Amino acid sequence: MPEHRVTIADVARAAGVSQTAVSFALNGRPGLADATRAHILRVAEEIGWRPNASARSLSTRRALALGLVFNRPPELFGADPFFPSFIGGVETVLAPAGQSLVLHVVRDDAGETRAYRRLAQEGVVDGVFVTDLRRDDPRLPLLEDLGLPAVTLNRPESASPFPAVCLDDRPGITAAVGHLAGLGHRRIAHVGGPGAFLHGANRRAAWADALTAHGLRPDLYAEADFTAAGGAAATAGLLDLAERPTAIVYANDVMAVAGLSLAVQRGLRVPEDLSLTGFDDTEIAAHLHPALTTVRTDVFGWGRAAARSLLALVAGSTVEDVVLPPAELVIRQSTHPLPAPPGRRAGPADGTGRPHADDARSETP
Amino acid sequence: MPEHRVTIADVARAAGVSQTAVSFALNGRPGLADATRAHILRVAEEIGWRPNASARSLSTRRALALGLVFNRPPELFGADPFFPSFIGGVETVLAPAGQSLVLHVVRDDAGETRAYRRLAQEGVVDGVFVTDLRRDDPRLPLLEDLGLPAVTLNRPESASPFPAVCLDDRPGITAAVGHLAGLGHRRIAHVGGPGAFLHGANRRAAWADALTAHGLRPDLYAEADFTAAGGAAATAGLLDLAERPTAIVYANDVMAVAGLSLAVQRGLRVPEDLSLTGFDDTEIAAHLHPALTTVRTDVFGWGRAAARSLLALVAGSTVEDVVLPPAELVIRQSTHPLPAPPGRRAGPADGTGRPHADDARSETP
DNA sequence: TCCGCTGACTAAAGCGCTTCAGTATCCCTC
DNA sequence: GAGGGATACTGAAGCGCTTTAGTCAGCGGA
Repeated sequence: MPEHRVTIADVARAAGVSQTAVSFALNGRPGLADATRAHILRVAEEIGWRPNASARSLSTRRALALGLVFNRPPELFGADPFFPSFIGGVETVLAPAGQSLVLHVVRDDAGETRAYRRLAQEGVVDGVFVTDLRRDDPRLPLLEDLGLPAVTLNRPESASPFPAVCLDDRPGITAAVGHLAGLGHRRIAHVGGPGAFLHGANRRAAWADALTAHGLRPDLYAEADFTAAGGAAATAGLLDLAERPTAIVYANDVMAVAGLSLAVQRGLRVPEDLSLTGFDDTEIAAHLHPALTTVRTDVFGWGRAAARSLLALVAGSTVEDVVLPPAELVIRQSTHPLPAPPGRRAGPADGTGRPHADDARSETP
Repeated sequence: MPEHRVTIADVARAAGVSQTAVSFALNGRPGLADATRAHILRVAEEIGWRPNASARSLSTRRALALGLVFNRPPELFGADPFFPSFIGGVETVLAPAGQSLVLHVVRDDAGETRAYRRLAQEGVVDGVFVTDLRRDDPRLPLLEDLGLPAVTLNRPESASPFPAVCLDDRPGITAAVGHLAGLGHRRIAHVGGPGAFLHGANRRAAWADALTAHGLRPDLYAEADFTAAGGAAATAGLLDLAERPTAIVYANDVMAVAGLSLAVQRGLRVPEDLSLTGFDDTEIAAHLHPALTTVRTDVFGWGRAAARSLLALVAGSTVEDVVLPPAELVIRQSTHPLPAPPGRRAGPADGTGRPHADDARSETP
């Protein structure tokens, strides 16, 4: 058991060659006889040599690490299925490439700026993933200024110098609205995420466009914040309307679950009285009662693709935008045909009525 | 705008002193006149010097980073509230300390071993957090062998050379059982996590002990895997019993939600016919219908404490175990007194009946 | 007057790796 | 049989920082 770290010099000595030769052998550079190369590798293996990350970084001026900065209020953190799945996908390509993922969690924009500055200026990472794009995202000029390579998740509105990895949310929302409209719904509301986030805004726009395309007015909108509390409050607002929606399209599953619970608590039957759709297809969605119709995106694959792009970018390749298969609708039991209007206008079915006794509730899932 | 990176040599030149003086000034070492020190710092600031992480690491033989390896099946990832909260807490102490968090996500034990080896042998991190302790955890001997400092979350069963940061789950479970017993329940089941995990085993043991303390037999146990699917299946098994439980204590919220949904789907009223408790106090718990009685742990604080301990440990201090306030019960609406037994024995209230018409369902939360 | 000491500062080595600029050898060509 | 390339390899500088082993001036004491 060697006392000190085994270095390249040790390998060189043991193999009877120069450090350069060892370095070449270990990095698969040309210019060595095959026999020499094999011998060096064997010796390195034998005496237990392992690369030293900081030394290599110092020499190559590459951190051999990529960064991810999450700027979200802490309470949004636990509930969000995006973050872990994305990281899982990223890791599947980083690990084999011998790269590390450096994570920073910040709670405000100032902390975010500080984090990016540090990562860039201290050379902690070679590039970063930019998730949760916002309108006029301040990070893009910042990163450009810092000269830090980046890939964005989806394309920002304004011109961006960074390659994007795109997964279009909108077809999922469009399909959800189409599905509901096909079931006869005309009062289809949307509970959205913060409009400052591009995906919040996109989902809302997709909902509005789809309604318009079906000849409906996109006027039943409530903005929330992706939290259960926010989803519940927004839902309450919509259900309090004189003419409440008969269907609600949520921008994520958490809000949909909160909305579902609230509706049931108010005595509405879901889906008979109110149809709901979520977004994310979290694992619990399929196990709710009723099982949640929702929109699925391949977040894991998104992470994988983003990591591949960023790795290529920091390696100096020119990287094209990548477009992944769009979000798709998963139909379960939380959506239901609108009952044929038996004088629907004045019916007591809106608002806060008590439960309508049993009924079908059907669905053997 | 300097073309190359601003180094300590640049600062030395600009300030008219040696590199050593600059290094001493920047690191607050004694042996410099106050005026010189101030001057150097001013110059460094002016010309925009920033430390280079790899150079510093190479010199100090410290990575200035801590590691976290998550070994979980991907599907467990999105649903688990632990991971993001914990990281959030860790970051609150790492960021001010100028340290980074290196994250690895692996899907099996082989990948896990590989990850730890790399982190240790390549000097990527100075220490690691060990979460999700298992029985006879293979990571402890591995880390000891690698000489990698670590802190464990909770104390392992066997002797461990690493300091622990402890947050006791059990009082939460004990309180949940006590609460249910106080409501008259005698058939209190438990849906646990994988027994291979220490926290799974601990929660089960706490449940069993509490039942015994109340003079009840801990025989209604179903092991699951913390997923919604697993929770639903385990619940189905319990509800299929000839004498089904009247209350179920779940080892996490996700399984509790799945169990709740399954029970409702089977026509049981929750909490009138079946009381449920969760674990984690995820944000959605308070917004379910009925709102979920659950157990809260300060995971964020756990991360903070663990980070502090690990930082002290890698700095060479001797670190004592830290004991945090234990988990506590949060009583909401999913638990309900057991109706006075009207010949409870043969009642038709068990199993798969259809809904019992409306009823109270009460609760204005 | 000289010694020894302290406080303030510096020169240079070293961390482990990459890489530039060679050198030596061999082989082929005309 | 000298010139010209490949091919195979080496020496040493350098990445940006820390740290050891100094140097040097100034000063108090004998």
